[in-house]
Amino acid sequence: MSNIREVARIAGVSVATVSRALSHPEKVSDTSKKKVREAIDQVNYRPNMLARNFRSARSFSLLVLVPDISNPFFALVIRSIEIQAQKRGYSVLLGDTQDSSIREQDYIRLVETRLADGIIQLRPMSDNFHESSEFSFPYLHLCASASTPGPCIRVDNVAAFEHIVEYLISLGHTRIGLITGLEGNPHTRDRLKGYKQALSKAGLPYDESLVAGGEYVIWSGVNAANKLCKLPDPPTAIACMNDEMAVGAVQALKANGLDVPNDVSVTGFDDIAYGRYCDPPLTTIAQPADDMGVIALDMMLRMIAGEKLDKEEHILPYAFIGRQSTAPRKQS
Amino acid sequence: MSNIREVARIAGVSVATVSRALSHPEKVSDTSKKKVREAIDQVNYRPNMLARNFRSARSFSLLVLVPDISNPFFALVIRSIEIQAQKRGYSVLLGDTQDSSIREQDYIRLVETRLADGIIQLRPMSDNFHESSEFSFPYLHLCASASTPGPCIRVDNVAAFEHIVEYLISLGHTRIGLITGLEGNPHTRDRLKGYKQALSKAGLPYDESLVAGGEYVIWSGVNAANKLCKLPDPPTAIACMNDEMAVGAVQALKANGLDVPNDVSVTGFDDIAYGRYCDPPLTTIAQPADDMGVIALDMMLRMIAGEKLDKEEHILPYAFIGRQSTAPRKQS
DNA sequence: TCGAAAGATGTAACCGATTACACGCAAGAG
DNA sequence: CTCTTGCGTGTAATCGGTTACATCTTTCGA
Repeated sequence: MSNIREVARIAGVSVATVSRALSHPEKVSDTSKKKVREAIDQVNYRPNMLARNFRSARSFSLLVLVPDISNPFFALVIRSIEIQAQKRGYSVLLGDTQDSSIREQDYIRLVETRLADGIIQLRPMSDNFHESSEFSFPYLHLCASASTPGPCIRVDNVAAFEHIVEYLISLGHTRIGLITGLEGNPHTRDRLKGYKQALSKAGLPYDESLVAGGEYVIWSGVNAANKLCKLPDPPTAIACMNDEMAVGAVQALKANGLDVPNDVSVTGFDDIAYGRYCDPPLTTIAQPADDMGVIALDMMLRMIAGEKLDKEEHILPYAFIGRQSTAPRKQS
Repeated sequence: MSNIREVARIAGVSVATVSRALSHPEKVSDTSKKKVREAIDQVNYRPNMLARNFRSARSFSLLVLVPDISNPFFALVIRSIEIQAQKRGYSVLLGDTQDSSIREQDYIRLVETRLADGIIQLRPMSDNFHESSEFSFPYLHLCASASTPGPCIRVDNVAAFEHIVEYLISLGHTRIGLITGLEGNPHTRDRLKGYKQALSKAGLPYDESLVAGGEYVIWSGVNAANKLCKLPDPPTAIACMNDEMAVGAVQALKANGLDVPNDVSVTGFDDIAYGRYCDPPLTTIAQPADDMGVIALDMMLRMIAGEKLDKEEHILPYAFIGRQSTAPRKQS
């Protein structure tokens, strides 16, 4: 395999000139550049990036940590990150943590050993995850929560969830069920807070029996909805903390002989593609996945460049999407 | 940042001993290992993997190329690959090609520049993609087709699609629509072949007007189904080349006032999670995503080790999954 | 008791780039 | 004509590991 010395020999210039012709073309005369280019073509030279990265003490890759790649919302965000990273000469290392702090620690080691220049984490900081530790490397939280320390990008989950619950209230619903996500996940906490705020502003009581625990995946929505609709006085609307659980909930309600939205309204969160095509299409909250990637790369590259953005927070706008899974409360 | 020389100094041994203590512990005495361990703890040393990789001329990362990460079936396969890779000390570089050969070429350059040790590509070789070229590096195709040159892992798409169409025929359907994927994609070609074989074995004619072109994404299933159900003599069953298009098709048929499965049966392919929770749940073909990752890593590591597996093909079993989106043909 | 073999350790070359520094040369200022 | 400035180029040190080879010690059989 040819190296820079061979190219230099063939081009009749020094290795420094070859290196500069590739990395700092403006510092090299046109004649030299031409000679270098021809020599490169002749031996089909490709610079060894392992050597370059080693010398420059940078890996030019970013570790993207995600709790579950098969969550379609995360997939959208990752795609955006990946596109932006490639544009700026970075590679994306994928780390699926499966919500395991052991796997997460393993991945963080990648940065300590220089295999990644920084971490973009698509998850709110959970309470039990290295809460108070300070990180000495670029660490950015995407889809974070208000309690996230350090730089983060997020939507206002409290306000967004309050918004969608208020919408249900405006449809006349007074017994509104809630299907939560994983306990300990700050998104869960924020959205729960939004739920409570909406109830309280409307003068409705917070009834714990209307709250069922899920895990942000479809089947947990099924289980939770089954529980809720078997209550003695079941809710007439159910707000779910994400779209996947809402899809599961709709399925479970139908299986129990209930009509969505006429017997029970259901709402989601995230606006994944399937939400638009299920039956009925889901009323939900959309998060700007593409913008998240763009801003994430921007912040990450600034951090890698040495800029300190200790508490920089980007709070992006969310959008309410009304579809057919919600309807005014039936008068019984 | 501490390096191996500093650790050696503090431990009172040579750099070679430190290096061996980490990489070949069996070659070092227990006393030395203990001294090294203590020195490492003392200065919080982490080996610089960029240096190690550079020296060993390996990046210990694999490039996984996927046409679209937000396709839930690919997400499952990637997750499996990622788990297996981590187990064996490899990282996964994610490349979303978006079916663009330019992006694909850019990514292949990552291997030429040593930033990846091999490529696992989750796509059948399209006709227009570097068809005849020989690759000098480990290149493995997953979810490939019969026409893929070089090592690959796949299910028998022809037989699988023939199977599902035969099932529709066994339900009494004689006018069976087909929603295809992207033209030029060998999966599309293979599944079309299976469709034709099933018809021909049953003595049914191949009617081109029953074939509508899609692109393997939801909305294209909507469009195609709209076209099919507006035919003068519409099909009583529609086989879709993947689950996403089937989800879209079901939605479109319902919007046209048709009942699935009583007016029209619909089948998918891949067995994604949403297929089980849509209304009605999809009859489909399951591919063994987890096994694919296991076998892929196995083959890839053998290739990296220098083994030649020019034409090694792993053909994995598929499974027919009968659900409620299919029903016997209504007698009219 | 001696020699060979095995085991532990150290020295230093090496991987392939980047880049600080030195130098030569040409153009422009005084 | 000389001095300065700036551009283009080359030489060689450097990054932090790995490992071939040399050296020294210990063990064990003859």
